[in-house]
Amino acid sequence: MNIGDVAQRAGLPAKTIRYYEDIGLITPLRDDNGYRRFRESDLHKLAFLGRARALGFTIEDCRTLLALYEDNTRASADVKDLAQAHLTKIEDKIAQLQSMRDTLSELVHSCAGDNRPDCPILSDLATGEH
Amino acid sequence: MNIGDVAQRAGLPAKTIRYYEDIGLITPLRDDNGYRRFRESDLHKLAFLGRARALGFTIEDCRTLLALYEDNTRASADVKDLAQAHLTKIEDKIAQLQSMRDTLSELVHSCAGDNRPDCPILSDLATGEH
DNA sequence: ACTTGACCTTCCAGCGACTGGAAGCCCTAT
DNA sequence: ATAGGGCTTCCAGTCGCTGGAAGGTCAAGT
Repeated sequence: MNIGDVAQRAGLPAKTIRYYEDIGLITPLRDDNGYRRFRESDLHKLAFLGRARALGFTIEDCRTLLALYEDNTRASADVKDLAQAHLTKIEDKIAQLQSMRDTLSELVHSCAGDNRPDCPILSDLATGEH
Repeated sequence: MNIGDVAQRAGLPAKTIRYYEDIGLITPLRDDNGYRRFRESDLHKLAFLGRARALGFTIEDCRTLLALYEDNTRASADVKDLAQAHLTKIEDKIAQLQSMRDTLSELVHSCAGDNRPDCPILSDLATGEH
């Protein structure tokens, strides 16, 4: 398979796949013409990476997850710990965004949104008080 | 005021304040020795920026918000539209993170987390199926 | 045989919003 | 005179790509 096929099948841009090779996540073979030649195992890894990235794992997490995946002597606890740590980070991020949303939502609702200059949003930003 | 004082009072790192000058958000004066000299109005702007950034507005949004703040002929609708658009982005982001969280949470709970290698988290990443 | 166009290659730069660090000047206190 | 702290500029790095330039390769059509 060439990079275009793999990109299609893995659902990742070709640029991303080249980047993943650059940083050592995959090591496809090369044809005589210099084109990358991907094995099924490469495609499999890329799909794995795509799903892990879609769950928000960092590239370094993905590297670790791939290593664990390929290590038949792994302890599932190691995977779980990694995932749990990531889950906690996501939950923190959600809480932070929800706090922003609550404040913003309040401000937006309190603003008339007309032609006049008076604006509680700007007042709040200016003074930190409502 | 020197940069250290302003950093303390605005609750922003000195580095960030220099960066804000670089990109033209503020233009403090200079003393003969080359040190930045901040007026009250600079401090006020920095506090404004700090609050806007804390609500997740981008730097370019902040630039626009500052301009609106200083324009006494603004229409509050312009501010509201900007804030509403930002609010929508935050809500999208929250939804995306919640989706990740739900999937991850399920996976984490289904993993024994012991010494054995069997791991539903890795199985899911490998196959995309549960 | 030649050309077109799609595909592939590498390399370099840029995104956003800082952050760290190096090298060096300035000011105050001892 | 020296030590320290604060200030300056400039450059590089963060994260995970993404865009674009310049050029090689291949298969199909004329």
